[in-house]
Amino acid sequence: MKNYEPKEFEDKIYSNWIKNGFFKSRVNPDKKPFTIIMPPPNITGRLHMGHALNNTIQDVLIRYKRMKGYEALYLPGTDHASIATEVKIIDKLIEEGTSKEKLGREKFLERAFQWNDEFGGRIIEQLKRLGCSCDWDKHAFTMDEIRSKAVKDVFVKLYEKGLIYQGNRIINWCPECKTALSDAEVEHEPNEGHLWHIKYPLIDGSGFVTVATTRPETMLGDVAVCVNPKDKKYAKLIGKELSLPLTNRTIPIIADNYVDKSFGTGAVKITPYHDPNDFEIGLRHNIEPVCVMNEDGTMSYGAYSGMDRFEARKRIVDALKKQELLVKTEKHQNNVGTCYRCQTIIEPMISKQWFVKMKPLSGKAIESVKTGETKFLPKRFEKTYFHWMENIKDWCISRQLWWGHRIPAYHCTSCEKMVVSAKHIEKCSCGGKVKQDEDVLDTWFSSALFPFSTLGYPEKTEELKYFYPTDVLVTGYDIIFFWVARMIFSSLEFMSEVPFHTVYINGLVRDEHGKKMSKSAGNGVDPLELIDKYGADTLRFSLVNGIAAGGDTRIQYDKLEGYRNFMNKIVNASKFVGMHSNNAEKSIDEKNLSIADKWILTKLNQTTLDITKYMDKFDIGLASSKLYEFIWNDFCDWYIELTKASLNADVLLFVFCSILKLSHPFIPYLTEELYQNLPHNEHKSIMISNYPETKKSYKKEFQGFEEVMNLIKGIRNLRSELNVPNSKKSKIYIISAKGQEKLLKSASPYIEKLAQGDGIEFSKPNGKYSELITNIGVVYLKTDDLIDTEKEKERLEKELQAVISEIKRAEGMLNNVGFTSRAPLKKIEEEKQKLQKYIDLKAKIEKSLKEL
RNA sequence: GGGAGCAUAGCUCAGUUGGGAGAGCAUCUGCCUUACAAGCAGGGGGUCGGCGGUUCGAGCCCGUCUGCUCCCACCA
Repeated sequence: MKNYEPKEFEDKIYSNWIKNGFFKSRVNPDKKPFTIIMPPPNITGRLHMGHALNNTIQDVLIRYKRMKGYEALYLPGTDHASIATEVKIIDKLIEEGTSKEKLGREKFLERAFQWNDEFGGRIIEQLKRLGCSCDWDKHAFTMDEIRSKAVKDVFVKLYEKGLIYQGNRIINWCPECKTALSDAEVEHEPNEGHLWHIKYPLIDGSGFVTVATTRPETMLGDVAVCVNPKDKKYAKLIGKELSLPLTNRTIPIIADNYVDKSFGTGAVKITPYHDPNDFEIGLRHNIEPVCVMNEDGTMSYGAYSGMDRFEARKRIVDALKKQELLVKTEKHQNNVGTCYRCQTIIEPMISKQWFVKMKPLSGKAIESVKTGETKFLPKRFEKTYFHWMENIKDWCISRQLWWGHRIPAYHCTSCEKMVVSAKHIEKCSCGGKVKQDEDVLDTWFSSALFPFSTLGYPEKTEELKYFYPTDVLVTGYDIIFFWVARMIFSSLEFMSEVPFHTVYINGLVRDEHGKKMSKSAGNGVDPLELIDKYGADTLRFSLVNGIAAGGDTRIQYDKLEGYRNFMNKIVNASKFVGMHSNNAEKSIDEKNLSIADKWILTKLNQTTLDITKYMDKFDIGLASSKLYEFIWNDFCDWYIELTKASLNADVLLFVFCSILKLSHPFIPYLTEELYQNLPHNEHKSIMISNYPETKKSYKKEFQGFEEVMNLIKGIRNLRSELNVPNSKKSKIYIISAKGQEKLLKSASPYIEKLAQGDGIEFSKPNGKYSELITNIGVVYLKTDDLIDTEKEKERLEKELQAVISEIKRAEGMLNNVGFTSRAPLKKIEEEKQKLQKYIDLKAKIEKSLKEL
């Protein structure tokens, strides 16, 4: 491979991993488990950037833990996505000139399973290209047999505990999907609407009460007008009756604290059937609701029957205008609820639905996060979680759909009893025939069980015992309510233990301009295209490098190019290492280590330590930046160059192998490809090799060599200032500072090589020269007579000024009594040392200036 | 209405417990140096959004203001 060509090896390597079963996990008492359950993508979907980010993070963690010696399980899955999939299938049926109803329930379900066969696997194939090391044999689908069993089991148990009930309650109704929705499934969008002020005549003819409404069509269902009991304006009217316009009904004026005196007219029309607040008021005042709307969003009352709700709104306003009952129309901004799947404006309606009682479940769920059994990363999302959990209302779980888990409740047609049963039943205990409830469960009901249903619940499997609770859940903040919260309370209820210890919240993937990627904006980027163009490793690296939990990340092409270049850099480093490594694998002989070797080994240790520390905190963004820095700056720019002066092939190979291993979680394909081609591969695959451990460090040599590097940089800088072309080598003269002779001597081959030296002499040159003053010695470069002493003076003068200002800074601090009396001793000592160093430097520079 | 987040180099963003402002990209200069021009070496560039406070010391802590994001919420 001349350059980085990911297409040449990615597919080959992935199928090799599969063939060798490296992704598989088993119950293994000798190892500690580390478990991640993948947030199951919808079977409607294709891989998008969000999935790419989410799964890269998980795969990085899993590969790291696997190399660290854990029994790592990355369990993949897919979600039947009840409503989302059903909407898609219906669209397709319409295209085909048929419909859900024409097909009938059974045939429709066949179609849905077909859909799953066709598209459910697609996203899985796409995840494989990303390099995800999932245990594919354990794939779980929310509608498969085991998961269906878990759903029924949980439903029945909750019902038996009295935590599931059926009731006539006000719910969110989507007239397009024709189903109930939970509160979480309703999105609120600002809407430029109107506030219509309408006069309702008092039946005694003594005047009017004016009400304000944003939905005039609902007035047909009004059952009262409500005012605040403390509102003096209306005090006398409470108890009187009004004639409801456009109908022949009379309605009472009632009083309730709910009404805000200062908003609108202070009088509110009450429509219990079609408004959640009014529903509550209706209950409190014991008034029978009136239904005026059908399930499809058309009206069902009087002359307006069959008319679309928005058409009816116009007609009603017109009619009121004609009757001179419309006082005024104001512009009014409010929020309207829309269906999260089809964006249709929802209608609150009273309906018989199934609910989960939330209060008994939320308490423990709040507690488990409060006590830190489950931690959110970053922590701030715990507030979001608490706020939602503390204000939670009962969860409407029934949906008037066909694609989903059918509710395991059976109504007896003869004795009218209801039986809830995990097993399918045909007959009631009375002998009568039963009919199963027509509705299916909210799609999130089954995903809520995923942490344990994926491991075999309700059976008490060995897997469940070993892998549960899982370790970290990686997901976006958009589904904290939908999913994370519900997994927590479900798991606590059925496993008596939290589902995971850490919730890693990943941010959004934004487009180049920082905009949220969305279907409607059409700014989505296809991860597969990026993989084709840049390679999976490049995409992975650019998604996670530098990210912090909860932080958004952007897709930028120059960034992708930069990381592709990084991959290429690794390829080239590998070529260099390969050129200098023979097949003999040797352990490193400490006696043969040069100062440069000791420097890189120490640096490698520090880097390993840092990366391990970050990885253990799940801070993969910092871990990868550390890695990038080490590979490019320390290994490639310095160490490889240093080996050109003096080579220790064992160290070179060892450090490079360590680099590949450290990089593997982030860059799985390339590291495997290069590892296979090195003579030093002690394992069949880098995947199952051991993650680098820290070894012996050489602190003293390390510090000394850092000074040498500064000296080399100083010479390069000086040469550049003197406009010496890179190709022109020059003799380097050095006068060591006291005690640095040995260091400089041992480092001189490196100095010569890396600073374009033509030999090194430990003396001061005759004739004209330019000099560099460092902590470990003074360097002289001979210059021809063209360099005038004035310029040289200027240069030294500048340096002197810089040193003087440093001295001032340090002295200022040390002369400050506040500092010396309060700052930690260590800090004071540090400053003293710095000051001494600068004073020494100053003296040297001054001496040189004098001599000039 | 409630809550959260962000403002640091031209751009995108890092900055762990307060102790001399960082990276990548872009830009400028010089280099085809035998791993790599998808590269190498060097340079320039910042009152860390404004104001006030705590502290010996603030990008970091507290208050406040301004400007953007986002989430939640039943004001008809």
